[in-house]
Order: sequence, then structure tokens, then C-alpha cells
Amino acid sequence: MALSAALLAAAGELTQRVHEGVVARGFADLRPAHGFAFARLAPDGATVTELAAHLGVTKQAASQLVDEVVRRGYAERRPHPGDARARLIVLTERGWACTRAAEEAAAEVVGGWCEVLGEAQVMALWESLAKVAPCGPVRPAW
Amino acid sequence: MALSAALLAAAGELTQRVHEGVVARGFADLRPAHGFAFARLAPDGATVTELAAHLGVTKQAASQLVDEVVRRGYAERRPHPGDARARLIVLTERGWACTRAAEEAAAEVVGGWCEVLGEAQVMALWESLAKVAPCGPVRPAW
DNA sequence: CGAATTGGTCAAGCAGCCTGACCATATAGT
DNA sequence: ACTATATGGTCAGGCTGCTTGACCAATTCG
Repeated sequence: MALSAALLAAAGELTQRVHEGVVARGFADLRPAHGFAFARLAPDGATVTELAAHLGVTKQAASQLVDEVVRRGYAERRPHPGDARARLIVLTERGWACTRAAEEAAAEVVGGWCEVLGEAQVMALWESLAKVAPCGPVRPAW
Repeated sequence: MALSAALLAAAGELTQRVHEGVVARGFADLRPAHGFAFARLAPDGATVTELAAHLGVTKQAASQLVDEVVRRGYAERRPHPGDARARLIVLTERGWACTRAAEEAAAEVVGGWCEVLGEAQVMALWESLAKVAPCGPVRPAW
């Protein structure tokens, strides 16, 4: 179906342009995959196991990804308040700055869409997508 | 933005379910990435270089991917009619069967969306996406 | 209190992609 | 026509991200 192609094209372009926007704002040492991790870490932090589940990878892979972002100063491992085995991964100030940069870049792209479609159409698009994939995986899927 | 998340979720779910559908129809030795290659090969075949450009990878990676699908009987390398250096990669009958299976699986998913949104909304969704990403990359983007 | 479970890391291996080098054919320059 | 350059494709080697398997520390259940 052509709809499938259009959907994949839009998602690919969004990912690509958000990544470009993040890089342009000075965060060049990150890959798109890190963004998906930040999305899970942002609200209140998360454990490695939770992050692994969110990204659909093994704990080891998630742990390795956390190593990277910690080494680059975007997050830190803290003792978990309620479980001495676990560690709570939380964003640092730099991590939050990067998250805000990603939101700005995303808003820019969506703004461009509003100019093409009109705001009402974009809202309709959003609602349709939300109904169609209520809890789909917000992560690299292929 | 929540729209971004919804879009990525929908694209991820589509990719995943199409792949599941293809596997369920008996083509278990393929990855989603192969599907993006088939999309370029399907109409009239393509050279390795064209395929590489379409997938956004190097010629070497594309050549290796072609090796895999040839070894598994989905495609074959033929001499290129107009250029003795080049080879035209074309789908075999098995390759076409797999392509049809993918289209069936995609139609199933979209059919499910029609039940949720109604056919008119799905058409509107399609048109909006087509306007927004007229020539986005139909390939794994992250 | 011992047994089984869960969170996390360490170690080794593999798959997919990249860079660099190379050959064969095609195209352009003179 | 003949060389020079560009293009299509492959081979070889290396790197990165992810996986499986094993293990330790802390928790929970009997």
C-alpha cells in the first residue's frame, strides 16, 4: 500500500531531521537511538531493566548504552531509593538540555507541516495516529 | 511533541506487523531490511549501486545484502542489458511471492485501521502524510 | 533461614556496516 | 585512435552494537 510507504517516509524524515536539529544545537556525540532512551529517562529516570524493555533490547545492550551517555555527561547512575540492587539512571542538566533541543527540533519539523497542511489537518493527523497506534513501540523497529 | 511519538509508534508497529505477517506466510529467513530492498527491486530490477543509494548504505553493504537474498532464492544477478560492467538484480518467482505476502500483510494492518478510523479518515491520513513527506526515505532511518 | 527471583555487570562471539584497495568496463579529452 | 578519468562491482580487514552465557549482589517467598 502507498499509505505504508508514506507513513514510513514521514517517520524516517522526522527521525532524520530531529537528529540533525539536535546535532546542529551542539549535541553531536549522540545517535538517534539515544533519543529513544532519553524519552524513557526524562520523566523520573529509570532502571537499566526498564530501559531495556522500552528499547526492546537486552539488559546488557541497555547497560552499554547507559555507559555511553554517562561517559558523555548526559546522565548518571544513582542508587535506587527503594532497592539496593538497582540503580536509577537520571538525566543530568546536559541531558535535559539535549532533551529540550530535541523537542525544539521536533517542533520545528511539525511547524513546517502546519504550513503545508494547516493546523487543523495536523491535529487530525495526530488524533488518527494516536487511535491507530495507541501504545506502539517508540523505538527503532527495524 | 506527542505527534512525533504517535508517528513513530505507528511506523514501528506497521513495520513490525508486516514483518510478522511475512514470516507467518512462510518467509522466515528475511529481515525487515530486506523488505526495503525488495521495494526498490520489484518494479524492474535495479543495480547494486542504485539499491545502495535507495537504502542509504555503501555499495559493499548493498552487495552483501544482495548476496543473502540471492543465496536464499529471492533474487538473481543478471547481466545488465546496456552496460557490461553492471548487473541487474531482479526478483525470482519466490521474490515476487514474498513481495505479494508483504502487500497482503500491509493491507491487513491498514484494514484494521479502517475499522478503527473509518475509510475516509484513513484516506485523509494518507493524503496528509503524502503531502508532508513527498519523497522521504522509505528505509530504516535510525 | 534457605531457595528461588530479580537487577546488574563481565566476557566472548557474531552480524551488519564501513573504509580502503582493486579490477573491468565505459566515457571524455586531445 | 589512445590515453585518462569516471563508474559499477567485488574482495579484504576492521569496528560497533547487539546477543548469549555466566556470574554476583540484593530481594522476596516458602
